[in-house]
Amino acid sequence: MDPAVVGRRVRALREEQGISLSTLARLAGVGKATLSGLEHGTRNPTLETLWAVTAQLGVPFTALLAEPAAEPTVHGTAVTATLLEVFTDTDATYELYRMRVAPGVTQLSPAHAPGVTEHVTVFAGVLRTGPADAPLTAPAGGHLRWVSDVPHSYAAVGDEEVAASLLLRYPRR
Amino acid sequence: MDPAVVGRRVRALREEQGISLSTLARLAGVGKATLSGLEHGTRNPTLETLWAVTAQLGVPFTALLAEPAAEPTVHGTAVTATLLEVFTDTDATYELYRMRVAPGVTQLSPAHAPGVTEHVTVFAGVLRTGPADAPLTAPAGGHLRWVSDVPHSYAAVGDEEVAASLLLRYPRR
DNA sequence: CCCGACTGTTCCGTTTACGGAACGGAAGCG
DNA sequence: CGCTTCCGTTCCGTAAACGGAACAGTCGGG
Repeated sequence: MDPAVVGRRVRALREEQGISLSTLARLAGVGKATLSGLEHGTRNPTLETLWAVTAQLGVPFTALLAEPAAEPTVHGTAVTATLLEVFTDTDATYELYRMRVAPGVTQLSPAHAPGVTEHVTVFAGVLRTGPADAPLTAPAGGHLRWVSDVPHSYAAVGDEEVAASLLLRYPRR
Repeated sequence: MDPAVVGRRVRALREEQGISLSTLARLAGVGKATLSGLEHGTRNPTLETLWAVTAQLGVPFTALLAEPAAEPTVHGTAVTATLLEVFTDTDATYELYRMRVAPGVTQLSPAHAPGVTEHVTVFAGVLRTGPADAPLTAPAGGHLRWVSDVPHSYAAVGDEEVAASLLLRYPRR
């Protein structure tokens, strides 16, 4: 893997918080040269250095290393979904996705097996989704839930891309 | 964090696979001295070294780091949560966790910053959570949401462990 | 036995990541 | 215009992480 990726991640996180390189270096107890080289990917940081920096950023290690590329991703006309986790329980199997819905397009999805339900939590944007003949709308922070054994649709309301988490529940037959 | 913890984890993973230190070092392309020191916690490994070893073990980086996020969320006796993803957009930063709540114990969590909200979707079991003075209850498939700028509690109802996804929303200041 | 092949640890020279200091550049202020 | 105070990068001596080799210990076979 590429240390440059980690570096870019650190720089992005730092700038999100509006902290300067100098202050972050001081707070984390590392040299400015160290942090500079780390962000540029020209150094090969030690565990101790990474730990100090991520701790000061208030970010768990995983935030630096989450690699979506290897994860299975489903692309549709409007929807891009990446599978985060599969969870199996005595009653049902669950699939948790992160979903993005591009604006301006409506995507239709065929019916799933009987009893399958979908649960959506919207992060950003406004999402219209649900049974194709009676979709529901949820703004950022909202939550929707419907039985998806009928054809259903996904669409972003307005021109902002929608980000959401999608939980699919498949009851055990 | 303690490099000795990482070392023990690597050794445990290696022995699980029945691979000797020598062969793992050779396969990963690192020196035996390096791997030996890493497993003993007497060295401060670089990102490159950790990467090579974990890749050869077929283990994601996160497997080495038992305790991902002590920061924004406080986890303790009843709740164990693992961070799945961090998502930042113009209005807020989101953290998506998979959460497990052990039965028989109630865990209290201190108030977060003003405006922080929590969204929970229950996979399995029955969860009672929300503001400590007025918790809500959700069965499998249910969804809860509350503003977490007050102390709040988590508890499993009944004797079944609860599995859920937890979305934390931090509004941008 | 004794040998070969293996285990994991330790020694050691080379490479390099480390922090402190010095650097040029960009604001903000009198 | 100076002067100060930040910013991020570069230079550099030191500390240490690196891989290769040598080490003792263990097992199995001839």
